[in-house]
Amino acid sequence: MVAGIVVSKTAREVDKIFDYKISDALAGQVCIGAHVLVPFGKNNLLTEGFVVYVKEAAGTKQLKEIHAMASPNPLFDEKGLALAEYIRESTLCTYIEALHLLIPTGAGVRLETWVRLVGDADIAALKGKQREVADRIAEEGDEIELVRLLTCFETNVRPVVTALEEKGIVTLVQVEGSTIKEKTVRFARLCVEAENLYEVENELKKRAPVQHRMLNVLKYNDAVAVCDLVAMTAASYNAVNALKNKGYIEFFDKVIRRTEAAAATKETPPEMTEEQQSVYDTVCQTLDAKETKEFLLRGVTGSGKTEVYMRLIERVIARGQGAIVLVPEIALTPLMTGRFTRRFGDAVAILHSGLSLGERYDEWKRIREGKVQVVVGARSAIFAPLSNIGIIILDEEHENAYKSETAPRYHARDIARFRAGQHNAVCIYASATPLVESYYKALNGQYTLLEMHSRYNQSAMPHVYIVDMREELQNGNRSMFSEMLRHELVYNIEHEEQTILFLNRRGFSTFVSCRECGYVATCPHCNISLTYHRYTDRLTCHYCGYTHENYTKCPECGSSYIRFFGAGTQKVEESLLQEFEGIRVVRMDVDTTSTKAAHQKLLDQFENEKADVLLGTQMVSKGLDFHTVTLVGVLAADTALHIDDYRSSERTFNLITQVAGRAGRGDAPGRAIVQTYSPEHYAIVHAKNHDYKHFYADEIAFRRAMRYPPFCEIVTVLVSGTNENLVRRHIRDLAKHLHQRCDEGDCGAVQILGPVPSGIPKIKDKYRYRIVLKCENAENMNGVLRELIDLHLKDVNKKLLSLIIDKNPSSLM
DNA sequence: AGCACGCCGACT
DNA sequence: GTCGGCGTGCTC
Repeated sequence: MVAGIVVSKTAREVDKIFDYKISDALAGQVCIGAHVLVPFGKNNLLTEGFVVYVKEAAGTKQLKEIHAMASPNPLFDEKGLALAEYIRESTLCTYIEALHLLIPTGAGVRLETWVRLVGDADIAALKGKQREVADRIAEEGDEIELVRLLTCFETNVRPVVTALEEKGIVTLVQVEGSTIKEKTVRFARLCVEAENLYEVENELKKRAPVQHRMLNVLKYNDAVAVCDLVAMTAASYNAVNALKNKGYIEFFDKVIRRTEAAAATKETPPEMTEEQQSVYDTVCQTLDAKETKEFLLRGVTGSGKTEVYMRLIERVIARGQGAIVLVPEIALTPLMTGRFTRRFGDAVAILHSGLSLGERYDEWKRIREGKVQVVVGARSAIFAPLSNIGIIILDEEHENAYKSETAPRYHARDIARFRAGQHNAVCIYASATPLVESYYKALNGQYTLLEMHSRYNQSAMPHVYIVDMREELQNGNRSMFSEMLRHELVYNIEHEEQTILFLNRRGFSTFVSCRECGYVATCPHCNISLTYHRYTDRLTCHYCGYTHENYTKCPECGSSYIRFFGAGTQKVEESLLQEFEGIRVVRMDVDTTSTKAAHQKLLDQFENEKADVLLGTQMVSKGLDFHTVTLVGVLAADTALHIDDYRSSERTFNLITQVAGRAGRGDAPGRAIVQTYSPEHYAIVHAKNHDYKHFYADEIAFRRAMRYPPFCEIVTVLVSGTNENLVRRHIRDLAKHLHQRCDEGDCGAVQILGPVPSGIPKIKDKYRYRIVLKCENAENMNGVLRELIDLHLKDVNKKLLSLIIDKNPSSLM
């Protein structure tokens, strides 16, 4: 028997299936999805691999043999394999990249190669490099890990090691390194005899009060976690280490249970409203028919979508099937996950980013073993190894987070559709503000449209006020707060009501606009904001490469108040403190929230300490649910409006709708103030009126006119490297090839824009150039795009250049 | 990616 | 001669 195996190497050059013989001993275990160790390459070093087919031996080719199993059980089945093939094909990634999505990181063995000196080796007889290497190994105690040995020398001594091996001086041994470790916590315990304790205490009392306190804690507890010990005594790790060095305490590692079982407090589900019931009934019909169908659920914020999800999932579970629920950023949805755990208890697995590798693996196993019916998580949860899926739900389907920004660049919606097809399952894509692409598909019958219009608790939508910042300027107000916002802010401070101020930093300072009349410099060919380039002092279009010299005067009104846009949250905070006496501000942005804990801490601070204002970027716009917030201010709606992307109007509309939705979710009605230089822009006007349908109508007209998605699909080809000339030459070669092949006509209608410098033209000294393809159907492009990858691999300078192909990218930066 | 092989210049 | 640097091509 022969097995086709994908080896665990990321290089494109080995993105092939290699055949290996299956020994009789392994015959029973080697099947699709089997995780094996195989000898690979000239040196036959063991390498991990995954079996993708098993067939009868054929042909005369001399094959190597599978060495051993790397994990006892297969890690994926035929459906998983088909999914991996689909991902490889559609995202142009390698087999192994695709397979890695399906299997938990760190499953099975980790291999280490050790170099060992042979017992009676005559090192003294060696000379030169061989002697040096042998001496080094001897110093290490006759044994050293290969990678460590190699790093000991400045030159590559790998050939020397091989020579030593041939002479019989050393042997190479591969051992199984540590696999996933149990999660352990370091504990400390006393190791002073009871009779000596008093003496030790006295000694410490005088000179080391902290250590003394620690000793005291340990006196009354058998063992204390070191981190707790430090926290309890308000000390540092130095003190613990000092105690250990003096020999008074010792450390040991204790295995702690990784995942706490959720408490299933089965609550009685609330009655569904008529609207909820109707959506539920419609989906149930499809569920019961075991049909594959995609629904688009447009439900306004607060319309009770989560309850509908849970009811549908109950139905699915009752039929012996499972469910996947995707949320954009699991850390920001504690309310929702909480409801799922309470309703489904142990049957739900919450895959959040805080899980350690080990915990992730545990959950993966629970799911595969059928102990879990409901999986809730972010993008990657779409790969949960459920064997029988009944329903897949993408909540907030318009979110960018569903598109992977690293290879494989998949979109969770596509994976959902594929898996639903495999399982005859139902997909629900839900949002208050669906992507226009999705709504278009719904109106065209590709998706079935479901709508929920009324808010669950009948609370009113917040009132949205638009403030024209041009008028503010004319009235002599040059501050970043309009008169109206200032007035309402003061009102809120006086009445101890809370406020969220939102500042969008996306596309910060790249577009040029006139503060007098609101004019924004746009490309005459693409209707997209031009981007300012500091190097050249020119404005450039990132789609087609059109450039224009920078303006010193507004071409519309002649004002000299034409400039880049934007201010950072720090600047806003300063202004707040300056202009509003005694205001308490909590600032939340990338600078202040490097960790998850910091994020939560700021939110708690805002909630508990009753700060007046929560000031932040993107992250304040979603998920949070403070009942005390009655005012939301959007400081500069335009920053999202004029980034150089065809989606900017849509993002602005979504953003304002969402941010405004943060206000007044309690009893008090909310108000939202949106400051803008383009109050007449349809994204802003319709957001003010909470009018998705009219926004959609305007936006789809724009997309149709300019031939943007859904009227085409976008593929970007990006080349980067430190040598700008090489990068330019390479991308020109790729463009040439694209033009040639597209002229031949087998890719459908394709428009090739560029190459031009990418949105961020240089990152970490690497120049970035990009081609944007507008094509009828991105699937048709797969062949040509593969050819680009092949061209890239053949290029003599491939090591100096990197190529990234992204289909339907979420942003064009 | 690794690794070996082969070619070339520099050094003892 | 030999060592080491670097380009090229292969991995069942």
